[in-house]
Amino acid sequence: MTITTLDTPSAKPLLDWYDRHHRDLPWRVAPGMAARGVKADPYRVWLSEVMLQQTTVQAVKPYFERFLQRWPEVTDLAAAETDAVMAAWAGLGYYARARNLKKCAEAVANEHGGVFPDTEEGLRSLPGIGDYTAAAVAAIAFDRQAAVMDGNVERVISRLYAIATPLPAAKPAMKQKVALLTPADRPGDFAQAMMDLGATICTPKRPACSLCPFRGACKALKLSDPELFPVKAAKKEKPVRYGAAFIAVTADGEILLRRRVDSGLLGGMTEVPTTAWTARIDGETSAAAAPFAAAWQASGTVIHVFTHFELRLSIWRAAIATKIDRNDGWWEPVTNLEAQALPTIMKKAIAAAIPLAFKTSKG
DNA sequence: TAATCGTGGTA
DNA sequence: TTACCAAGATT
Repeated sequence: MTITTLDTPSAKPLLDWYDRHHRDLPWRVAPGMAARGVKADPYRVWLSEVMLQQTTVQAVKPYFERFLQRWPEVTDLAAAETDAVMAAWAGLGYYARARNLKKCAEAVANEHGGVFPDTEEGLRSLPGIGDYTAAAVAAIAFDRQAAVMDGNVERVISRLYAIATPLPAAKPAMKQKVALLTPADRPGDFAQAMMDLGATICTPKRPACSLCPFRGACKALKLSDPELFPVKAAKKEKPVRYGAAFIAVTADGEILLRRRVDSGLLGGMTEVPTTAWTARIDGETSAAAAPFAAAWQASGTVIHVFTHFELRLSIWRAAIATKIDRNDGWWEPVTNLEAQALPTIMKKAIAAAIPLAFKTSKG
């Protein structure tokens, strides 16, 4: 008997658990189908995996359905207008994902004959596909024995082996454990089972260990408290930045919009004119920083929390009698804002100035 | 390696 | 209310 066998639980109890308790999701096929020659559509798997990066299943579902309805095949997405893709992605966050999604679709359509590469290495070379997504698509869509490790799997593995090394330093060791656990038979189901286990049983808080197929093998459960794992490096404090946003409204109900540069925060997305977002309260939050002179009226403050800073945006509104010609933007009817590539912070800013701009406005 | 990059839900 | 975090990738 090898050390590997002594140290590595069987995947069988997990697959049995998955057969009974798997989540039904729009991009999935039923468990065990791969063995009968029925594989998930690589386009659907890839699209869902990119959308699910750092994003909840609940948030992804409606976006996934809309994308699939509008662009049923990867070649359809490749042929789409980038602005249309950005507008469809608006609200989902991490907008570089949308730009890379489009680039990836184009690469598949133009350089791979419209067919996704069926190996982890081939997938990994495409835009927006990193270690996790390459392994996930390879395993789920192509039945490859790839080691799939996301945040769920990290949590399960860290507990199963009581790994005391903090993340992200522990990742390579964890990946090795996943590779040893991943079976040659049903690797795609195994990957999805590990993620479902992490999402529903081996949760960050109050895990349901009594229902876990690994309860007999889990070192954290035996030696310590599973909730103490994974150990993570301390997080940095979020700084606060300040700025102002300007909503200019014409008599016939149009507002001034412009396009952000392709790189960086909210890259390529649509915005109302704003100042730079600086670390201190100063003149940049006042009407003096507006793109042009008008009777700017204070319309409150919008607070929005990004990944690495908090933004406090002073909102200014002005009624514009004569539409000023702008070469750095365009006038858009308020009735057509839903079709724009407006990130959530911009919808909040507009809603603060024009409460009825969006049906779903939370004021 | 560390910083950057959104948003909404939950306890 | 605050803190955490959810199927990470890129630079």
